[in-house]
Amino acid sequence: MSLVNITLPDGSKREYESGVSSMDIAMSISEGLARNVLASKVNGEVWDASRPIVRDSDLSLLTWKDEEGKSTMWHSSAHLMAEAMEALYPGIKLAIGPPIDNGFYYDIDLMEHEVTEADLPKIEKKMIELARQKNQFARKEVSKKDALAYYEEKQDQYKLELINDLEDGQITFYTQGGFTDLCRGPHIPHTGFVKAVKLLSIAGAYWRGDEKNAMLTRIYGITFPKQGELETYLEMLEEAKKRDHRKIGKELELFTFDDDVGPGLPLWLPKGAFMIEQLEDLAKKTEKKAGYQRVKTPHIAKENLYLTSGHLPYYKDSMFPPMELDGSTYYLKSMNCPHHHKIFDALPKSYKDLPVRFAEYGTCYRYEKSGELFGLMRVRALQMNDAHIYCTKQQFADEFRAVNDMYLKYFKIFGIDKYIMRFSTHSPEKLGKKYVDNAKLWKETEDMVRDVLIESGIPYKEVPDEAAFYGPKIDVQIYSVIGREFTLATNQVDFAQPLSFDLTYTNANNESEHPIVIHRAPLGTHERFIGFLIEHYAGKFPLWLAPEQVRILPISDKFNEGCKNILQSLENYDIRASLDERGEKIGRKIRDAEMSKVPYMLIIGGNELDEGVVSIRKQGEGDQGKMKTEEFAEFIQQEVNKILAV
RNA sequence: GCCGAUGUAGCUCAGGGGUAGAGCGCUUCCUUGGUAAGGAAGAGGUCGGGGGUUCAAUUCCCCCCAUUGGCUCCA
Repeated sequence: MSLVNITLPDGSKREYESGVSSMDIAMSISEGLARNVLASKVNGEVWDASRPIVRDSDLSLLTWKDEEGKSTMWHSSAHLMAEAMEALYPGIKLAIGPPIDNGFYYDIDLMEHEVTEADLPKIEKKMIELARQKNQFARKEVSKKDALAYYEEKQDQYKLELINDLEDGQITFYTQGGFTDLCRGPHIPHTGFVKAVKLLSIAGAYWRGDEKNAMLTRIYGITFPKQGELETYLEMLEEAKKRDHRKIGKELELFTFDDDVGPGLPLWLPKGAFMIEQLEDLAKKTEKKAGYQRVKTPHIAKENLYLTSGHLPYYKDSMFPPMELDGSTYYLKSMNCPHHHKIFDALPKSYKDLPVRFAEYGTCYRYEKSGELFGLMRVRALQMNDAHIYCTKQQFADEFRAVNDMYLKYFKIFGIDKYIMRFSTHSPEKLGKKYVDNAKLWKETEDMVRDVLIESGIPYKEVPDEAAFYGPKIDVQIYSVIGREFTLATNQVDFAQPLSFDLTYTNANNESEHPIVIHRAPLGTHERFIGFLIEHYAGKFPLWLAPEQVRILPISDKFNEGCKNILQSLENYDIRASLDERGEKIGRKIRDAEMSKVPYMLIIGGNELDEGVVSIRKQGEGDQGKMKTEEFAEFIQQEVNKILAV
């Protein structure tokens, strides 16, 4: 029997007989370790712990602590659920059941069966029952012919389709208990590792993600090796729900929707509108410093504008339907850029005028499909932190870099430290269909963007075939604290529209040339950004953004008059303060202020009024001692300036 | 747009073939209280909309609208 050298992650080497399994190796190290091994990683590939190793290999043992261990467990859990489903609902057809970031799902054609959320506990129970049998996951290589025959028998057209796409010789089946599934693996040693099961939701999903295909039933679930971990996870979900911007937005009276106004059309209540204005002030100051000029444009335009821009041919479906007026066809604008181009074109430009930077918090309307609307995150009326930069090729790199710097500056102000820049490029074979047909310019601009990104050391991920129709783009993906991922901002390069609008400037040689346009919106839309901020801060907005910064709470309403003077002093410092004049006890006033997440409370009774001081209570933190009224006002002012001075 | 769920007072929700309830909020009165809910009384709903079944519908059935979990999409 030959020997194999196994190298462990710490660099140590051990010798075993060829054909040894990862599990055998784990056993040889410690029995406790072996009990926790879910799978292994052999030469970088995740394997079943039972699979024989026949040559010298690097090995790491995967447990629940490893991401790959978790996903192996969840993948196996999907099989376990499928086994339970087959037992409970005979005749169902299985499609695919992969692990995901938090758990797993399985897409199933239920045939004549009906399964609702009320049935999930029943399925969970069956899964636990099967898990307790500690059935081993057995791997078997099968020929394509046998694999097809197996699913012919079951009349499972989904699996047949999957197998038909596979090469003979790479097809494996896994069997646990009485259940066999087409699967690449790997799997956990046996079902007994699954100790806690929660099926989370049931939803429709198109076969292979294509809306032309049949709708299957998708069941999402998650499993854990310990009951306690499941409970912790469920508590976390509850916490996340509490941060949901829709819930907090209602509680804090920031925005609302109304049936008579329409879906996806948010109404901003005074406090929400105030926050919008704060953001706009920030953006206006920042953009002014960066050399932007503000412009204003109407909400509608004639058809021809969008034919020129290319929006109508490419994006008609997501524009509101047209209005016919005086023999012309008008559309609600879904982008500000065509209007801005017309402003660029209104006056002749010399190379000495460039770069030109037009900024506008323009309101746009997009017809998002009804099922895509989601709180403030996906709406049909939106106001973008929009601007368009018109520059020469030589200026492009500097301009593009300056835009990226502006993004980073905002991230600092808002404490956004988790983000990814996605650099979306075009697919050459889709030129003229999805993308403007100009291969040379695509290459040039994509190279320029890539160069700037590499040069400025910004981490990015390149995604092919995701570009805008007029040029490559950078999307900034951010994550709210509750793990919701979304695209905050886009930064796009556009060489196509300057051509289609025939935008020109006169260069130093007295020749006419087309500028490059950069579309950028670091703060995205007000709607999405405020939605994000609500979840990011859990409604506890920083002082500069909080609609109400200070609430004065008199110990009893006897002191209301005295408190009015304090209110006046704070207002003289431009502090947004209010006075709780209700005849309630102080405990009650504090509770209400805490719940409205007012950053500072001032508790005022006879003592404070006599001494000319205020007793300060900080939201979420409690008593902060006393200060002179003016001193407190200056402190608040400084706190606000500190954040915005970044 | 597709599959599923939900829609009852301003909010959170209970109820259920005989025209409706709780808590909070709101109004009024009492209380004047020192760091997270003082007490009492009162107002407030064509039970999302439209049809149908029924002696009778908020409740059962159908259609629509909206919200929502996903899928697809997001210039």
